[in-house]
Amino acid sequence: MAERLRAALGARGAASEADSAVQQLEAPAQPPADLAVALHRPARRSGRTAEGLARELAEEFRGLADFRQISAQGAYLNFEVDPALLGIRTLDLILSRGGAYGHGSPQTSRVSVEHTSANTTGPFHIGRVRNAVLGDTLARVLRAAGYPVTTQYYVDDVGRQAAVITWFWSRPAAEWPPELLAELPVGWAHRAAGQKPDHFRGAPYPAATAFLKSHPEAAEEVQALARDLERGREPPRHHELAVEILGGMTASLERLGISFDEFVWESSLLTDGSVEEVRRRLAAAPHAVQEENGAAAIDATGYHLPTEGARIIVARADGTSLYVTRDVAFHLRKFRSYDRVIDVLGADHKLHAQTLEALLTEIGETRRPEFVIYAYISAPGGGKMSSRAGTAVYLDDLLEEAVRRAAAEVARRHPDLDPAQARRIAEMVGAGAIRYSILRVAAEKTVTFQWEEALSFEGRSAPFLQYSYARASSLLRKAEATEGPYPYAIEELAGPWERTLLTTLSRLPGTVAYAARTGHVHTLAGYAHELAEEFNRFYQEVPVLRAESGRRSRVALVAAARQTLGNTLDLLGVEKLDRM
RNA sequence: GGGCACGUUGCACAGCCUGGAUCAGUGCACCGGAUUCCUAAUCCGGGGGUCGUGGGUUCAAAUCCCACCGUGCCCGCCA
Repeated sequence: MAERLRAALGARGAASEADSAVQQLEAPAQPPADLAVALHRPARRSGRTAEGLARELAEEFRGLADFRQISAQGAYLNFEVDPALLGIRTLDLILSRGGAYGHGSPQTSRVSVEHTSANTTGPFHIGRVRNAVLGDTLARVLRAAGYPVTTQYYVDDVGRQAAVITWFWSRPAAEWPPELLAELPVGWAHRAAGQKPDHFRGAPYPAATAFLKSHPEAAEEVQALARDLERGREPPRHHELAVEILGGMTASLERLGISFDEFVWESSLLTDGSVEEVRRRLAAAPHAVQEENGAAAIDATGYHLPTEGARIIVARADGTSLYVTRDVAFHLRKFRSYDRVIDVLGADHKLHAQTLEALLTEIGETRRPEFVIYAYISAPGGGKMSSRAGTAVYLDDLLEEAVRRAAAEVARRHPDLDPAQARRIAEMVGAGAIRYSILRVAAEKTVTFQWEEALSFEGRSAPFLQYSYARASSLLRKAEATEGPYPYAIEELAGPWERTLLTTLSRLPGTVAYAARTGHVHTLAGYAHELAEEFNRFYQEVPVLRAESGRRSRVALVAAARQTLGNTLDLLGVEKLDRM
């Protein structure tokens, strides 16, 4: 089709417009047309009126295979795909590929997606969860697009923040500064038994940070600890503490369906000498300079960083390295194992990303990571989420509330459901709702957290999708057709709802490809909603089990819709439910 | 002050990459309907929008360019 159009335009002296015209074939068109091309520009090129050219081409393309009709509508050339053909292709593809429907062909380039990478200083608040949800979904989408993907969580166990945790916990309780303890909520340590380790161990962190600001001698202890970590001299309990807190953090993420292929400990970059190697290369870099106090830096005047000074410090006066220096080492390591390196970063790390790129240039590295930047989620009512200010909303609290509300709904609908199963459903509904509320918004959009928004169970929400899936499952159960094959006759699926549903089903592969290419995973959330909406419409208007004729074909359509919606839910990381 | 991002109905968002024809759409909220029938966490109908403002490019701009305004983030020998 594209070639015919290209040739036809070429023959009329409008070859230069052929590409953009062909491109329009990809975009959705105005019903009833399935494909449409605007001919204003080609017409001008070839010295005709757009209307005239449209008529001419419509005539030339008449009777082209696969199309029911090709017609001129004003300046537009409209193509109506033969619905039967589209339906057959779509159904056959879905029913034969099953769980792989929508997926791309295998790719060879290996991809690393680094996401979350939160410091082990306390529990997740939902601002940070956005990173995890985005990164995890992106990884799912890239896998579906055919790439071998490795997800990586970069754990900072050598920086000052890690040192603060160890500084506090490695001393006997009797030596905890009373001034610091006074800042902690009453009974913080007594609740320890029932608390997750990230909450318990992380509790003193904000107060400790504040305390250190006003107590230089204590701050020096922390700095000394950091120096030890830098030299590979790990204080007792340091690693266990990090592991313990990290365990609490990742346990929460697992409830959202998020796990990692690899945890990369920052200290490993020091012990294997790769940070040292980076420092040597930076010292020999074209713009290497020395600060008066001995700190090593790069003169970044030429990089136009939006900083006040034009110096990037790469090693402190005391010889310890900085986060960005270690991150250069980490990226060099990633470049060795992966062809595409993707970093999911909060908007507050944009400067860090630019700095990292400048340093890569300095050492003569030409490869670059791709950054997926997302905006932070503000606290309810606006402002930053801060543990100190008490404005943070924690993932665990949100999950608890979501599951509680979901459980109430389940109990109301199915009072006699087995309690274990009811709990399972509530968990999946609650977790799905949270995940979807994050996913449906474009990453670069700043959002202000609202409980009702995150906990919505109707309309544009995960439970709406899950409910649609459950309805389809229920239908197949009752039709005793939970397994194929699903024979059908396409002429029995010619009604308006069936047609629209089929068209929507056919759009998954394109949507996945787009999301993988651009990283805009929210488009997939939008697609899922459209698909569920279309299915519900069909469900409402078209009887399946009670169908007087064509029941088997409708069952096949339901099976295909369930499969497609299910595949989409897998990509979104929302659990599929066969009943709810 | 500088850099970057965002600004679409009462609220929350999609559409912007690749400009097109009833493309201004979705959810919530509001109003009115649908359940003897496959799960009403559903469906149907209705009201409501100068697509921040002003220029520019174009046959055509929510979509591209410039300026301005507003909001957010960043500008550490923190991460």
